[in-house]
Amino acid sequence: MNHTSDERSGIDQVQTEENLSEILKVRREKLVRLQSEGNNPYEITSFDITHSSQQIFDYFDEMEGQEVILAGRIMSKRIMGKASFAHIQDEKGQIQIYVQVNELGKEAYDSFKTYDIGDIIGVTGSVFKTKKGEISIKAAEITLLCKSLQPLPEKWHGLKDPDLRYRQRYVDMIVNPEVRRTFVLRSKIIQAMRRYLDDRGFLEVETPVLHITAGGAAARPFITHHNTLDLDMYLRIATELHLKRLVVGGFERVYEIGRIFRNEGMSTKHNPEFTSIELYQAYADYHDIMNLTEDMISTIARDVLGRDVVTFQGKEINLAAPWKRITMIDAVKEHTGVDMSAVQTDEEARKTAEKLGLTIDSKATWGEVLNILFEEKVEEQLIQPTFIMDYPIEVSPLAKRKKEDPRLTERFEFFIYGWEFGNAFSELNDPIDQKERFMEQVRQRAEGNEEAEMMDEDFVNALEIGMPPTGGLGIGIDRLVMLLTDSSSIRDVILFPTMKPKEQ
RNA sequence: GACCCAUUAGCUCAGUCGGUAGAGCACUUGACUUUUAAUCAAGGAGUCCGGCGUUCGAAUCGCCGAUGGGUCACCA
Repeated sequence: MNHTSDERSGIDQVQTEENLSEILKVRREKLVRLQSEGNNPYEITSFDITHSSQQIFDYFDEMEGQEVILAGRIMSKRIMGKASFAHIQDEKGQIQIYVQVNELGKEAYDSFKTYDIGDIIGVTGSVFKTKKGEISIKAAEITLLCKSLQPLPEKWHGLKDPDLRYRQRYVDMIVNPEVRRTFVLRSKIIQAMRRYLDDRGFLEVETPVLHITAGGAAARPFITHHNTLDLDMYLRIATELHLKRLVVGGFERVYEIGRIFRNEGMSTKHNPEFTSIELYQAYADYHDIMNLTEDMISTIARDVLGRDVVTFQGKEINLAAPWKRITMIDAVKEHTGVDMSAVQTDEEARKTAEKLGLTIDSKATWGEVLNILFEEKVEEQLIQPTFIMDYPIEVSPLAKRKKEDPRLTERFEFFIYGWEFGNAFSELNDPIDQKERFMEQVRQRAEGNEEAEMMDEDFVNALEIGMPPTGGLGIGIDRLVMLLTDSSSIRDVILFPTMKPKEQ
């Protein structure tokens, strides 16, 4: 324990206590009184409960009249002289307690009256139903388990200020039940995903977060420093290159669910750290991965929500397989009338796009133009789950070329509600081609594209050892959770989203 | 990074034309033994986000800054 910092924080506390608002002073005085009477709640180390609130609701018929012990946070209080009602909240929900001076004795009842909303109490009592029909606990004994020194937000309007909700998620969770529901669902979604993959012979692995080269995606990395090695390192921007090394090593089905870090803009769809699932299956191609993707996601939805048709932001989304599959060229044709397969040269491609009102870099290639046309004219219209297949090679440095058209790759991304949810390909396993594509990325980097990939010599080395034909997939889990919980902001599905510290 | 909006009691919010800072919940005191947004009576509670300026006078007008939200850009 660090005495210096302890003393300092102690001094800070004394100083701030002089400035405490009345409401905070009252609670501290209550605590001091409890402590001086030998009832310091913070000295209590454990409390044995017999039931949760949920169990009492679920099994009321058998439990009526039975004695139970439960614990929770006081959420509301109605004192009516010699009898009181309160609601306490545990992990599963809220239950009413009925507290009478006759049952508790005067001394205990008087202390109960001084307890505040926010305090945590243990209640021993019997299960009953009130005159108005609410399942409740008639308290025989009440133990203060924790004193709350700050008032909770108002019971009726809750906590709305988004700044406070994200910074003090613990308060948000206490007063906004849907927050807890969302994060329980998040946990269940990831659990269902693991179950799905484990059942199909996938092995879950963990690969490094600290990277020497940040590869596997086009993104700006976070840089950190290892002191002993005196080495700048990157926080990973993808798990891809390590997972493929494992396929080289002989793990034929692997996946990793883990945190990814990208040093880029923030928005309702982007947090600097987010969670991805990447999986790799040897001897599979991107068609196999499409089958797996639509089956996995619709299965997760059914497991977790009990249905595969969901409502997201007012739109009904049908996740049931099969999903629409269309090539990027056909999708562009469908939405713009432009047939890029008939366009031969880069220049012709640029002119075609400009005719549609797009501003195109004078060096843009046919493939880059195709990708821009798709992103600008098609993407946001893909509301129902759609696989977009066959991406241009320029934007797909890790995917296998299509045999019948070397300008394209065996790659797909899938879109729901106009958002990209995942990315997959028949993985490039030609080490010579891979090295050339890294070189091209390095050239782009030299020209100032900070998101271009870095050369990863060891990954090329692994491919030289030999990787079987492999299909791979990456999905942004946070967005999947948004979809399945109907959350409009990624911050609503991340417990502690990245926040700028407040000044001072 | 750019633009727009917000910031007033612990929380949710009013605040007129620039003229003494308001409500509900929460809190304190009292009444009340089946209430449930309990009720009734009384009371306390403010760095009006911060700074500078305009003005006799600023929560209110102007400028600068902070944080958040939204849109765009970048991305998943």
